[in-house]
Amino acid sequence: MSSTETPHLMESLVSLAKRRGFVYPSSEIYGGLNGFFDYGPLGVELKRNIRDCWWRDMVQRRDDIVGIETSIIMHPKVWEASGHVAGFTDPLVDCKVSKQRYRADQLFFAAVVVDNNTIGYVSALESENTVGELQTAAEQLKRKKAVQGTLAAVQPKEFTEATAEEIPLIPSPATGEPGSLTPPRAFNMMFETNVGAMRDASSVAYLRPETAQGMFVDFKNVSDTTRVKLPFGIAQIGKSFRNEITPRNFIFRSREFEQMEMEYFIHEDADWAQCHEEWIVWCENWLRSIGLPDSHLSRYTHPKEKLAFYSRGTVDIMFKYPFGVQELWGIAARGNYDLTQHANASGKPQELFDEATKKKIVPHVIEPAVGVDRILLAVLAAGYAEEDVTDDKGNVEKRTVLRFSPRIAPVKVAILPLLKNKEQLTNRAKDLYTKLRRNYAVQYDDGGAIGKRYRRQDEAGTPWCVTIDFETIEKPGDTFTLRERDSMQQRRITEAELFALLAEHVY
RNA sequence: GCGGGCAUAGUUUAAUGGCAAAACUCCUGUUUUCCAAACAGGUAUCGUCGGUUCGAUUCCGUCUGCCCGCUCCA
Repeated sequence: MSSTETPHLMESLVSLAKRRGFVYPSSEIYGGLNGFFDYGPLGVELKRNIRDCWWRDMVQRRDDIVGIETSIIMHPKVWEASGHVAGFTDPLVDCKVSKQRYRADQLFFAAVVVDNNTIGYVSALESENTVGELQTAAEQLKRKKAVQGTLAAVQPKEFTEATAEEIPLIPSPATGEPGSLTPPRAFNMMFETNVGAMRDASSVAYLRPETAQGMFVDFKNVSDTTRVKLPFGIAQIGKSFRNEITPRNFIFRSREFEQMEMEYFIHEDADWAQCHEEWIVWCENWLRSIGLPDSHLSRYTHPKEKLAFYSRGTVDIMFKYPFGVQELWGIAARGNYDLTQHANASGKPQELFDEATKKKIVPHVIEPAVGVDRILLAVLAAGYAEEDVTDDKGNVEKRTVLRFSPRIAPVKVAILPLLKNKEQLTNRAKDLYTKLRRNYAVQYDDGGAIGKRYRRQDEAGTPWCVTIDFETIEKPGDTFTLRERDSMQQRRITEAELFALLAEHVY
């Protein structure tokens, strides 16, 4: 699924992100903290714009979706009911010799018993014929040790059931020799904390590993207090936390990240497959609207046999990152698993009254879930370009540019007086700057040569530069030079036309 | 968590067991009529802690972080 290509692009991105103030490593003066990042002045604007675009399109511009914001720390029983306490825990076993790692629940062992004497142990990985493999291995061990007697049928056990005395005697599947396997260790990906003054088992709480449970837990509150009718959605943007074993690929997989999730509730008799498809298309269109090109987008349909137990179908919208094609947006049809789980665990029915059939129903749900940080990395990667630019004298120079959509660009327009020591120019420029910044994120820059300032804005991804020049103050019409980022073309524009241009492209 | 590589200015990279260099960026000033102009000036306890040494950025170890491969990613 993943392919390595242009490895230097990732390094250029990380370096540009640092240099221009998009993303810094967290706590860098103390050596950094693996899996955590800070957003700098440009990065925070970009991230906020991505979030705001999503919220406007998903919530404010639709009749059928409402927003909520739930707490990061929820009742621990939420995560028991959702399956995260059990499901997020994978007991793992390492072989210290072969460096292989196994899931303890997929590794089986058995005592080799001859005439009621245990002569050793055998092990095998879970397969279609685990018992047969163990039996064969047991017979080989009996021959190898030249033991006479009757071999008993093997009794396979999961490695999770191995006692401390047995573990050193069980052979590693990789080497066939005992003594190299570690005891199973649990890796639960949820961060734990304690609520209240007492630090004991009863005070344990978790930082949420997803925002979705907030929508399920508040489902009755929302449906009881607002006028929503099926089908309707509840959306939320917020931080989630996963104690990933291996954070990797910059901000792609981090331990603290921000999710934008929406739970779309539909009637249990509704055509979930069609609704699922409609949401996939909606998500793809939304990604295009913030400037991600079709060439980098694709779909991955999870094969039926690999679906999580609660899922009826999951499609991931994939993005071609510099380090390979990876999941960007997951759209899952979850049935009514979550509401049913919470109804059972809390004892509070999670039902709606259906006027048509006069029956109570538990809605099913379609869930588009996406990470803000992954989108941000995608727009950085897709927008990044190094171009050769030839000047008047025929010299070729490199131009670094971030082609952000005006919708999400951190700075929409830069206001540049052609020269900083001519008051007529700077006064008009400051006047325009003051007017524009009431509505838009704009920057005023009078430092250095004009070409340098253009390039500086290119690296920040600013779509337009407006230069106040001598034509502005000497000729009638009060026009400025509008310089366009991608084409580097220039044309004259009036103040009114500039506002119209922004209104059209920044929405 | 395992194995391999790496760590020098904001960035990219040099050199060196004895005062740490360059380019670009950034900041200040002069100048400048449209695509990284010029001039002057400024910006580093060489990732951390420890060891060897008269002396360590350099050699050795520890930790942390980054990259690659495993593993993991309900």
